[in-house]
Amino acid sequence: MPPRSSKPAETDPIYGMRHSCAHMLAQAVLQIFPDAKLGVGPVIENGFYYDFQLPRTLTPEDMKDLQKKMEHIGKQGQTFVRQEKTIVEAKEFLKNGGMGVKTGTGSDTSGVQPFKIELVEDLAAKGETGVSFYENVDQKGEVRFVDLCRGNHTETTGKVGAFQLTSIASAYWKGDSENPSMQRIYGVCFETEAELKEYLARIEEAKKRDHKILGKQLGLFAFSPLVGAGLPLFLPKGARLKKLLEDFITKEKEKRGYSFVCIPHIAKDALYVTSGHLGKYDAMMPIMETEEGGDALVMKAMNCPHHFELFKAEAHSYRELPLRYAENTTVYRNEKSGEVNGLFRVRAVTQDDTHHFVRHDQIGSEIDMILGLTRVVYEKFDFKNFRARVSIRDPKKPEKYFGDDALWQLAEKNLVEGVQRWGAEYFIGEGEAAFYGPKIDIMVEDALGREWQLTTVQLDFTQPENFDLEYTGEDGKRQRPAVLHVAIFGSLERFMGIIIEHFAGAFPAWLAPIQVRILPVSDQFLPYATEVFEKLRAEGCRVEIDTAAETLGKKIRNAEHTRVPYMVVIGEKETADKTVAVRDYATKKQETMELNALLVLLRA
RNA sequence: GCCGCCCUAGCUCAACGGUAGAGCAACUGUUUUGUAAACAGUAGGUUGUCGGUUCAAAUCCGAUGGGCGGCUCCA
Repeated sequence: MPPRSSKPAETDPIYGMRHSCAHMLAQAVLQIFPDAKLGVGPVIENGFYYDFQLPRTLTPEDMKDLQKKMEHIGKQGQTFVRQEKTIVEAKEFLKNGGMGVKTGTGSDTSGVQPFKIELVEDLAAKGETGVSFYENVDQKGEVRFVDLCRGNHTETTGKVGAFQLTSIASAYWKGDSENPSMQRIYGVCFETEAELKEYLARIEEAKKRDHKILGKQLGLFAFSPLVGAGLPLFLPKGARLKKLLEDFITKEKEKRGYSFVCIPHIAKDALYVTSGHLGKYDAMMPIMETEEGGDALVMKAMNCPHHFELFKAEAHSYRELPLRYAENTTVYRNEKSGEVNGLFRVRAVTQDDTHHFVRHDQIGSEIDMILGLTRVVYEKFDFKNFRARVSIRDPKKPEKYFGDDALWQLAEKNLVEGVQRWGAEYFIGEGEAAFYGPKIDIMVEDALGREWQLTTVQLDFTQPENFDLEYTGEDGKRQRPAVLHVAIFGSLERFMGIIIEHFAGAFPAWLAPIQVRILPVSDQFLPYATEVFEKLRAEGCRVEIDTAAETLGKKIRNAEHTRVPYMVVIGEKETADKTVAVRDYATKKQETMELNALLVLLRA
């Protein structure tokens, strides 16, 4: 779950609180495991973590115990005292159990701290001559714990606000899988108990909205071990939801002059040699069985090369541009097993992909059109806050990128100016560019305040060269177009996962797989209920009827669980008056109306 | 891919070395129901899979598939 990346500044008081919590956690861990080897314990968004190498795996009981010990350390009100040491002193200190916890009865030590020594050596290599430590001194003046630390702490352990250990995970030392694996303990920390409670409630709410659970409850999709990980199977309601999304975006694009095309899902590997993808990303492109002497075929992991070949199939005039080849189509990527996650990360990714072939003088206006479209789309889904990241080259690693420098500079300038005209908040992501060009990614905030990357707009001067794309200019000469790779939803699967959680499964009527459920009070009223059902269906409404021999109360309960936007109750009164009693899921209010009035509601 | 945890009926869970069980859902019958659960019955499992330990394995061990939390990666 990508949270809005807003790690607090070091000068922020909450930074000191979270950092102090990390030290208290380390002290608590050393009380249980005197031989623990300590890694790093930084401040993160919402809290802190600390990495340890321990003699055994931590259990949930350990977490409770550690939480209690931390609370006890808090009550002791230990003072944080800064100490400066030279590199040599620091290493000596860390070799001799200097960090150890004094229990008051003896001189327990934490032994040698190899990871901390490595950190000191890294600092020395950077030219530091000294490092700082923070001691925890209790009220009797005893040093209970010492940690290598750059600082910013609370005055005492009693002033760290409200904290809660949340989870245990594993992480590699310095994030490198060649390095030893450590156990990471996560915690959250806020200034007040109320903020902590609110945060934990939000996490609880997010769990309830988990699209994997809702997807099962609402009958949207399923996974099969036999089909494979990361390969969702869409049930009728999920398939309908997916189609509604595709139809919506297709219609919006057609209104803006996009041309829809259609390509096969496999291609010769030579296609990806030309595009430059094969050498760089072939691990992601499963190669199919080939016949003797035949061509090697690969599943497509992106659509651009196919669309480029489509562009080349015809001669193009400058008058035709911008030409926008759009398609909702699936690409196949061999994501690592540990990466697949519900609909958020799948191996068969349906994209609402578009390749815009534009003249260089049209880049700005095309970006304006695309960003304008994104705004319409986000508003339709009730996403209120969004911001853009402009991803440019890492200036230190020019070899990572194809294409000449002048074109890159032009491309980066075009994108920055585009988001400036768009007017929403934006920031620059250095080193985040694709190998063929810079891009704009747009992040939206959902109903729970979580941020998700959706739309991507990638400007590309490189691939048109590789594929020798051209059009005839006004002057009759051959010109090279630029290409914009754009997906508004990005991955349809991922977008479905996001909106399932955003709406908590209660979709607006225009998007709901089933819009209306008809509930006859008893089967006496089936004839009129069936008449209403058939009329609504004939009008194109997505409607179902509950003919079960159950009480109305039970039918309403069942309908509530499906989160259908409207229930229509039909009994004696409605049959006599030829009306429908419409119960609104969102308001739980009921209103009796003519059938036509219901149709108006559904088309709103 | 790596580290850790998890996998029992369609779903949610129990049993935790000694005969696999409940609720919901499904099905059958009775009830004909007016705003969040009518009543009774029936059926449903080689405990993800394979192998091992044991007189005996859902339970212990190993492998494998899938899931979850992280790490790493993300054209």
